[in-house]
Amino acid sequence: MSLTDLESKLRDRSLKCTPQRLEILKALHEAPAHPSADTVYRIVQGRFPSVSLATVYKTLDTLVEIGEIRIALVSEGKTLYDTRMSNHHHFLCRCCGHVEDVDIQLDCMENCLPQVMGKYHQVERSEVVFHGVCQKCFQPEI
Amino acid sequence: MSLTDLESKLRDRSLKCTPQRLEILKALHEAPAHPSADTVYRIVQGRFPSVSLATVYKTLDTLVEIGEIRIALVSEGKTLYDTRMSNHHHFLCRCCGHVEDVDIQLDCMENCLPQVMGKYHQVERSEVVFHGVCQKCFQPEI
DNA sequence: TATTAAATAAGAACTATTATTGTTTAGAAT
DNA sequence: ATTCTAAACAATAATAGTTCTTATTTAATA
Repeated sequence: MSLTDLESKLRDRSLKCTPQRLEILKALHEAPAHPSADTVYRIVQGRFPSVSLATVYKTLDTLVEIGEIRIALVSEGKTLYDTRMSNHHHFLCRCCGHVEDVDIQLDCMENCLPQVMGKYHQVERSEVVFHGVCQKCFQPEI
Repeated sequence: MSLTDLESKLRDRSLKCTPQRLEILKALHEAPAHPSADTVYRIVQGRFPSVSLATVYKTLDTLVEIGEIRIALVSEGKTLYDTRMSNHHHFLCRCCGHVEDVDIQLDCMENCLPQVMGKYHQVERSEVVFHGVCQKCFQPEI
């Protein structure tokens, strides 16, 4: 998250450290977890109204490429991003599309991974998606 | 997969067993694994040219609802379907978007699942997505 | 300060998907 | 077998998320 970190990551690839990029990264961290491009765009708009949606999309791509953020998953046709880069999993509600972090340690997965996939593919990470119905949708308040 | 199976599933919900639906289901099984709506549409076109793309989408929805097929995952903006209903996982290539089945038994996941999620959500299934680079993209033939 | 490759804003274009509407049809009832 | 009706259909318009294009601006280096 640190800006120095970002700056050096950008510099290493001879990418420019623009105010738009900084603002978009800031917005990503201020947004509720797993924001969409549109969510980020709205937050940025508040402080930097000249930023275009296309720039937000382009910057999100760039941030994913340099490893500052990740794509959490795609829900209801929208790409949702994640600023948490550490290993964790997700719960996805099939009713409202809401995504929640699931913090469980699945050692077995990491353990069996190399032997199963090693010879055939370069596996970079693995993630579990739990599908179901979130509490809100399951027990809506009357 | 059996048509009798499909017919009864449809009848149970008072849905009609139309030739379009049968043809689309057939196409799903003839298609390479994890076809998109468009892939299915093209196959159906060959034998049943009057079928519209909208009908394919609607039917895929219906087939998911009645549990004949699943959504495997969303890759590169396209929803990919799966005729394999038994528990398995997927490998997704970040270069070409190719999806492969991963047949490993992750008991730990099923085991820890109820205690972790039980109180908070209705979890219906869980699936691992392995992200990486497939062999073709990793070692392209010269 | 001048230079230049990269980034930007604006908005058109594209693509997957969904909605609308008028017509047809599967399957139940007669 | 014929009639009936809700459901499904084809055609196509509409929508939404995302990407592309182009002319302009700017960060960072020389």
